[in-house]
Order: sequence, then C-alpha cells, then structure tokens
Amino acid sequence: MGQGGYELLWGNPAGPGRGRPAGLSRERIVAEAVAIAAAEGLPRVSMKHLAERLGSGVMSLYRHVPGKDELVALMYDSIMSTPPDLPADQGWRAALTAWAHAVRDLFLAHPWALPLATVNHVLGPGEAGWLDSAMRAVGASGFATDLSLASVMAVNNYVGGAVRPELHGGQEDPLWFTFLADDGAMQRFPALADLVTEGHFQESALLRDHFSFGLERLLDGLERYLEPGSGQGASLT
Amino acid sequence: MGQGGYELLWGNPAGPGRGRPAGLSRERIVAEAVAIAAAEGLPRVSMKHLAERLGSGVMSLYRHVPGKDELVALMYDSIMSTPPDLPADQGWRAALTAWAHAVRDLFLAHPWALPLATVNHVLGPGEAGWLDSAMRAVGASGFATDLSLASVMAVNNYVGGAVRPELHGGQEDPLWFTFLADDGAMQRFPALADLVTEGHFQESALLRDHFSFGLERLLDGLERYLEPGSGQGASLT
DNA sequence: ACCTGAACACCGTTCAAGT
DNA sequence: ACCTGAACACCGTTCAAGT
Repeated sequence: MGQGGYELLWGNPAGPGRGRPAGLSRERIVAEAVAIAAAEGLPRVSMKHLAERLGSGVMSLYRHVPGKDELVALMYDSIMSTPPDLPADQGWRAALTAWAHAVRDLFLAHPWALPLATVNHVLGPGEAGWLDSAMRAVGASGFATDLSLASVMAVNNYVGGAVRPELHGGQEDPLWFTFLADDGAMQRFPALADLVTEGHFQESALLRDHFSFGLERLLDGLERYLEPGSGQGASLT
Repeated sequence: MGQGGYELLWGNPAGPGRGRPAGLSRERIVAEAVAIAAAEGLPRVSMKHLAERLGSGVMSLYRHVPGKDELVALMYDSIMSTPPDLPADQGWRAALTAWAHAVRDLFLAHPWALPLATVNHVLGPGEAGWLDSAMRAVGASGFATDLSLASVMAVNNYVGGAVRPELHGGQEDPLWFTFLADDGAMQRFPALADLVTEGHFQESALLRDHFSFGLERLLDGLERYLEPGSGQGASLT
C-alpha cells in the first residue's frame, strides 16, 4: 500500500459537497487538464500553463495533486469514468462488438490518451469499470473466467492497436507515409508503393474498414473456439 | 518533400567510410541514445546527457541531427533496421505467425519503443522493411493486395496491443493491479478480483499464453476468411 | 566555413518565507 | 496551520562569439 501517491486514484471523489466550487478542486484541475490536452495536445499540459488557465498559482495545484505523473493518471482514468452500455441479452459476440467500438470511440475522442495506455500505469477505477463490464458481459454466456479474460484481453489488445492508424490517418498532415510516396522508396518496397498510390493509408473510410475487418476476423476465431459446434471442449491451453 | 527535417530518416547512411569513427557521427549518436534508453529509460535520453556520454559538447550533436524529435525517430527506426527471417514455403499462416513473434520479440527487447509506435510518426525505411516483408510473405499466397494488407494490419494491430501487458506484467513492480488487490476495489469489481487472486495479471507464463491465444484466434478467423473451403469468394467488403 | 559556449525560454518540484 | 512565491535543477534550442 501507499504506492507512491496514487492512492487518490482510488480515493473518495474529493469529499461531500461543501458549498460552491470554492476555487480549486481536484475535479476542476483534472477537467481543465483534459480540456488543454484536447485543445492543444498533451505536451501543453504543464503545471504552469494549467495554473494560468485556472487563475491560480502554480504551487496551489500541489495542494490537490501530488505531482504531474499522478495528474496524468487521473486525467487518463477520468475519461473512462462511465463504462459503456452493452446489449445484455444478445450473447457474448454482440456485447464484445459493442464494447470494442466503445473503446474505439473513446480513443478517437481523446487521441492524447492512447500513448498513455501503452505506458506502465496504475489501474484506476474507471479503467477497471470498463474491464469489469466486458468481463461480466462475456461471463454471462457461462464461460470459465480464464477463458472470458483471454477473450476480452484479445479484443482489448486488438482495439488498442487498431485505433492507432485511424488516429493518424485521414488528417490534414499524413506524416506516416510521406516518404513512401517519394522516389527511391517506391523501388525499395514495391509491395508498399502500390498501397500508397491506392490510398490505403490515408482514406479514413478504408481505415475504418480495416478496423472492422480485423475485429470480425478475431471474433470469428473466438466464436469457433468458444462454440466449436463439433465435440471438442473449450479449454485455454 | 522537405517535411520538417525528417529527410535524413530516408537519407544515405551517412556517406562512404572516410577513415576512422573520427568522433561524432549520426550512427554513433543514435546508437548511444538507444543504449541510454535501454539502460535508463527513454526520459533519460536528453541532449545534455547524451552529449556527456559521447564526450562532446551539447551543440555538437545538432551538427548531425536536426533536433530531439528527429533523433527519437531515428532511434525508433534503427531498431528495425533488419527485417525478420520468415519461412518462405510454408504458407501465409506460418509466415504471419513468425512475423508476429518477431514483432513481439522486438518490443520486448526495446520496451521504450512501444509508446513511440502509438504516436504519430514518420514511416522510416526500417519499419517499411518490416511491413514489406510481411506483405510479400502473405502476397506470395496469391491474395489481392488489399486483402493482404488488411490481414497484415490486423496482425500488426493485435501484436502492438498484446505486447503491452507482457511489458508491464511479470516484473518486480506490478503497478497495474496494485489497487485492485486491495480492500474495497474487490467488492466493486468482483469479476476482476478473482483474476487478481488467481494471478492472471502478474504471472508471465499466463501473459504469454494470452498473447498466443489471441493470435491463434485471429489467425483462425483470417484462415476461415481467406480459405473458406466452401464456395464463397474472398473480398474485403 | 565550421564548430560550440553562453543565453533564453521553458519544465517539475523543493524549500522556506509569508499569512 | 495553511498557502504560495522564490529558487533549484533540469529541458531543447537560438544566436552570436569563437576558431
């Protein structure tokens, strides 16, 4: 216990309402930090800039938040404060499909959050709630917990990777393949050059197709495993 | 063209050998930066610290590299300088399996590089070579290019997400579920609490099982789509 | 012409001075 | 006791002084 100072990630929501916003509060700080990240990008979230936006002194922030790292953790968890609504009576596949698209929507709405997901962080109550909702939805079909977890993790892992091209592609600054579209690179990697000229890396409609295509394949594979149809039982190893 | 200063990402490998290492060179700078990231973590890669390690002045680095961002791009691409060896005559599934594990090994060997993959970056020749190797291996089975791309992307996206828990779990400081293992959280998320007590988030053997499990499901789904067995043709949409 | 130290505008956080 | 400004140890990069 007492891991660093991340306790407040799981702490009470800043106590019962005792009057007006009264100036600074943890909620207001986190909300403003999220707003800055959304509007100007995560690197612009500095204690100095944040305090300026809140009309307070820099050091006043440290009364409500132990430090920058914990603030970022709170920002990340805050965007997952409400778990998604999942169809309860249409089976595990419909539930996981809805869940996957909810995760996708979440990261499309908060592009700054995706790199944070790939960094070693503390599981907060928000993220735990999202995981829990998926586990319950899959578990409702009666699978063993380890099998449910493996399935949820597989979908979660896929989505985390698959949102990435959608975040970067289709925008005004397609950094990614800039150099592929040029001269010598075309000759070095002919298999890739075709794809660039056909627009597979830039058109957002194609990228969305890729997201759904991979998700459907994964769910097909899970379905074959979870509901073999034939006699073989379903065990993890 | 002239995108910022990332041209040198695709430029010649620093000219023909003209004598001894002679002090500073782009290769030496990038290699040392990678060594620092491996030993002390990416945040410790600062121009000042790097120059100190190289026994040079800070500003001398800017003679060989436009800036920090471009240096990081070069670091990232340098770890993919040699594409993986793939089995050439055992079909697309064997090739993609080998490729997926090679990507996994790459990020396990360079944990600092995974967050960079999720950030908007310029495709370098190294990463292009890895993609190209996968495209050629799958294309050899005769699928349409867009179908090959969708399959390679699906596997790539899955692996990028699935390596993540392996990087964080199984180490001495399992930050992730620290608070799940405690008191009230267990009651809020009972479905998750079981998994913690059973060790699903910490034991690296189980995490490796998860990686393979999801990959096999995805490949099963791709196989059913690419080789239907029944009469239906294979088209992307 | 080439190289690089000093200076600048930042950053997160400690520490002690203020009330 | 609570709050917060000044100070510290960083950071990447510009700019002009050095050779």
